[in-house]
Formats: sequence, structure tokens, C-alpha cells
Amino acid sequence: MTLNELRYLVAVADHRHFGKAASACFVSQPTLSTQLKKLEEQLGVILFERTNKSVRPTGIGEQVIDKARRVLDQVEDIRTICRGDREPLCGARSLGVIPTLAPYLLPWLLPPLRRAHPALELIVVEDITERLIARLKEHSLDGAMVALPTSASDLIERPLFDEPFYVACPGGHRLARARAVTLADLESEPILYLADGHCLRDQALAICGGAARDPTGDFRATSLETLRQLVAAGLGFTLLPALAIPEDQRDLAGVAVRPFAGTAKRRIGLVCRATYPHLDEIDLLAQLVIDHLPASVRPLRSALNQ
Amino acid sequence: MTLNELRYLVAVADHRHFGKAASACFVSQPTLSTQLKKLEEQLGVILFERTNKSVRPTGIGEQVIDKARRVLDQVEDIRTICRGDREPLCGARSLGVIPTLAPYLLPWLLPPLRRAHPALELIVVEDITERLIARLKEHSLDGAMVALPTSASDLIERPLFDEPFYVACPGGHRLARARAVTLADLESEPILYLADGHCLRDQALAICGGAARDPTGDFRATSLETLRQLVAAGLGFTLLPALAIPEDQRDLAGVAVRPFAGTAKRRIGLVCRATYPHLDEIDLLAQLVIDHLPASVRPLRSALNQ
DNA sequence: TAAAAATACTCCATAGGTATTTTAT
DNA sequence: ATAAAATACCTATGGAGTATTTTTA
Repeated sequence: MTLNELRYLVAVADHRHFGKAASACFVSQPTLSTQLKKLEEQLGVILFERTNKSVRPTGIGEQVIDKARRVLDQVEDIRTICRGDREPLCGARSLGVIPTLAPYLLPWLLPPLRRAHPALELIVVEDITERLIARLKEHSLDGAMVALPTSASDLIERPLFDEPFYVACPGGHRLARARAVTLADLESEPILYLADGHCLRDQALAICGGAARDPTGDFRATSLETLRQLVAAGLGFTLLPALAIPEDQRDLAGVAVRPFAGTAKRRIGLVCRATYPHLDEIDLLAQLVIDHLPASVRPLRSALNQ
Repeated sequence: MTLNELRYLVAVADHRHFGKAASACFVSQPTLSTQLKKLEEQLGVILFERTNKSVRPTGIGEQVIDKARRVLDQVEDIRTICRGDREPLCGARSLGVIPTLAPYLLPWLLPPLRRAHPALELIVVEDITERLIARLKEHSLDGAMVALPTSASDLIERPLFDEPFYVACPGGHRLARARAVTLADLESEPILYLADGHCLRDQALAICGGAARDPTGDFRATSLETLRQLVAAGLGFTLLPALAIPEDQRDLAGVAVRPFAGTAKRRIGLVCRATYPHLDEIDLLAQLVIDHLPASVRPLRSALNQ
């Protein structure tokens, strides 16, 4: 049985005339006759009772025609579904974003994304890099925005922007009035870090002197907002990524944010499986992110290589 | 798009492995790969994300696979339906029977028919020959049992049996005690006929002297039972076909039934469209009728020729 | 007799096979 | 290094065409 045979069957049922049915199918009458006969032979059933003046479905013919219509409808559905999917970034997509980025970047990203791709049903998953990558590999995410580099192999990375780190100082501290803070300034100060698993914790540790300087008694916040409150309470210093700093309110609520002397930054990128079939969409999204970043971060020109 | 392509698609979805899927479909791996790739190209969509170690459906792939399964299920349904229909005399069939035959023959026919073909859902339509034939031609009947010959062309006739006519005499009449009744006996007696349209009326008229002897004032009953009552009331004579006569009760309720001298009879046959696709079923039914007739009629041997 | 379906036959597009290469772990 | 998918290339089945015959209303 072939789909064409079913098409011919339905055409004959509709036209009740082999010649007209054949025209409607854009084939010759003998072709249609032969195929229909073959179908009848394969099914072991007579589908139409025909004379040279009339063509009428038999009882079993009616049933088969009915089913055949449904088959063809569903085939057409498949075509429709796929045609709809040709449009990039439409339908369900899931994007992972690390917690130290999501709340600060998404307000910049989502409005233009929604404007450009209204049919996109984006699901944002906020989690630490390790778990985001695990989910990428098990196909439960389409892409993820994390700090680069990811040690993971068989992933493709699209660098998006470099995000400088700032130093958050307790409001009353003398450094709160410095123009910039150096690594030496922090040498003897308590540093507050995020909890284990956050990449930002590791980056901060690396910058501020490594694990050696990390006293076991340190506070371990699970969000930058908590960390910010701890700084405001005078418990110590911390590093904040640029996007986490309200643009015009660098000194607010007992926290003074000062530039870090030197070039402390993290690189944020979009990653996906190397085999992900819609790299075009990844690139589209990457470009959209780059185009709508605030001035506080440095976009990396065009995400099309490596 | 072809059904085989959809089969390959579903097989790959099930096995998540091209080689195994190919084996399951009894084709080579390259064949399956090629066909699936062609399907993807035609649909303009990637259905599986594959490495050499893993094969996983994409989002759109899941949707298409789902539809494809339904398509294949329905195709299988078609096969099942047709396989079921290969068994003769099962499912819905409609049979027309003339009113002067139905109530007397069906009690003989239906029980063995039900026994031999329990899955048959027979619809019996009782009407006069003319309308039965009209319904045959418009395909709203599969077959009909009528008196032969039918003038209708493009119908096939299967003779079933010859049914002798008897004379029903009013109980008190002198002929009620005759051994047999001759045409001459009836010469001066009133004859009762069925209403217009019944073939039995025409046959009785033909036997008893034609339209010339039919006074306009005659009673026109619409059933043999009414006619029998009229005879019992002494209003006249009539012809009754053999089956209409209770076997062991030829003289009952004021009606004496006597043989007709000579060979007055009607021939009953099964008719269907010449193009009817299940002549085998017609023959099956004909044989079944013949095999279960009461002794009062003469079956016509084997219904397989004209 | 005329209109329509069925048959005869020819051709080529393509599904399927085998052998091989590419790829990714 | 190895297992698996992709590619190259060949073969042959069968879908589709034209020309013709058969059928039946």
C-alpha cells in the first residue's frame, strides 16, 4: 500500500469517475486504474462497484475510503507542522541561564526577543553550569548561557560578551571612597563568596587569591542579592559582575561599588550540543543578545566563529 | 513522503539506532539512512539529532514521529478491516424480499443463516418487486428475493425454487371438498386479488383469466393474510403460494386450501446487480436457501448458472 | 454507438543493495 | 581504535506514460 494509492482511492471516491479522478491527481487514467486495481488486489477486497456509467464505493470501500482520508489528513498535518517549524525560533525552546546572570540579563533580552519572535515559547531554566550542561547533554535544554570556557567537550560555544567584575564594599569602609580597588587593597579584608557550584564563586576565588584565602567560616550565599546584603551589613567585600549592578545606582543601601583595578572579568557565552540541529537559531539568539546589551559589558563581535 | 519512509522514521525512533532500525525493517542500513535523509530534506526539518553513539529525536521530530505512528496505525486498520471482510457474509448486508414471500420463507431461512454466519448483520427490506429493484439499482440493497423473471436488465438472477399455487376456497363452498380445483371450476366464481404492484396479483390475474375477468369492484387486499380472511368470510376465492400455507393445517378457520389442477406456480429467485462485487456471497446465500426449504416447494438444483 | 474503464507495452525514476568513506567517542 | 552513520555507485522493481481493446448503458 502506498500513499499515492490512497490518494487515488480518495480521488475516485470524490469524483466517482476514473478519468476525472486521474486528472485531479495529475496522472493518466490508466495509471490510476492500474494502481487502484493493485490496491484492491493487495487488500483482497473490491473497493468500487463500477460500470462504464457509474462508479460507487462498496460497503467495505466506504470504510477504507474513510480511513484513507484520515491517513492523508495526518500526512498533510506532518507537512504543516514541519512548514511551521521552518520559521526559526518559534514553538517551544528551552534555554538554561546561570543564576548570577539570569535576573540581570533577561530584562535586557526578553523584550526584544519577544518582539522579534512572538511565536517563540521560551522556557528559561536557571541553574548552575554543571547541571545546565548535564541537561544540555541529555537533550532537555536547547542551549545555555554560562561563563566560558566550559570544560565540557562536544559542546559548541558562542562567546557573547565580557562582563567586568566590580568590588562591592561596605558603605562605611575607607575603600568605599577609593576610585578603584586593587587586589592589594583586599589583601587583608574578608571576602564573601557564593555557595559551591556557582562558577562565579570559583572565578572570585581565583582572582582574590585562591582557595588558600577562603576561611572555612566564610559565609556562603546562594544568590548575589544575599551577598549584596551581607556586604551592606559590613561583613566583608565581594565581587559583583557588571550586569548585577544597577546602572545609575552604584552606591546604594550601604554598598559602594568600585571598579576593580586591572581587568577582572568573566566571559559569558551561549553553548549548545555540537550536534544541535538548529545552530542557526543559536546564532540568531546570540546576535540578538549582543545587539541588546547594556553599555556596562563589552560585546564580542559577531558570534559566527568558534 | 512515502509510507516506508514513515516506517523507517518510527523504527529509528523506537530503536534509536540506524542499524537496528534497518534490520527491524528488513532493509540495509544505507537504505534506511538515505530514505530518512530524503524525508528530512523533503520536510525541510531535522528529525533526529545524531552522533555515532546516540540518535535522539528533535522536538519537531517527536511531533512528526507521533503523527507517523498514527498514520501507520490507520494503514494497519485498513488492512485489518479488509482482512475481516474477506470472510463472506459478515458485517452489514441488506436483502429485499417481496411481501408475499418474506413472512413465510424467512422463518426457514434466518435460523440456519444465523448459525452459518453469526457475524452477518442482515437487514431485511420488505417491499414490492418494483421498488426492490429500484433500490438494488441505487445500491441501497445488496440483493433481493423476488419472483422471476424480472424485466430489469443489468441484474443477475439466481433461480431458487418453484412455488406451486393453491386455491383457497371459502370453507362451506362445494369446491372446498374437491380433490383439486381446475381453472374451469373457478370460471364463474369471484376471485380476490392483492393490491396493485404485488407481483402475485399479476400472476393470479394471468392464471385466472387475465384483466378481463377483474371487476373493478373487487377487493384489493395488501397482504395474503387479509386475503385469507376475506376468503374465510366467503367473499370469494384466491390463489395462495405454497409457503403461505401452514404445512399441516391446510383447512383452517373457514378456508379450505386445495391444489390447483395443472401446474400453476411462480419461480422465486435471488437477484442482484450484474456488477455486484460479491457474487460469491449471493451464491452462498442461494445455496443456503435451497438447502433449507420446506418440502412444499421444489428447489432448483444448484444456483451457479444464469 | 459512444463513453469509460481495462489491458498491453514501454520507459525511467528511485528504492534498495554492496562497498567504502567519514565521523565521533 | 572502533562502531556507527553517511556517501558512492549500481541494479531492478514498479509507477507512469501512450496506444489500444473491451465493456456496457
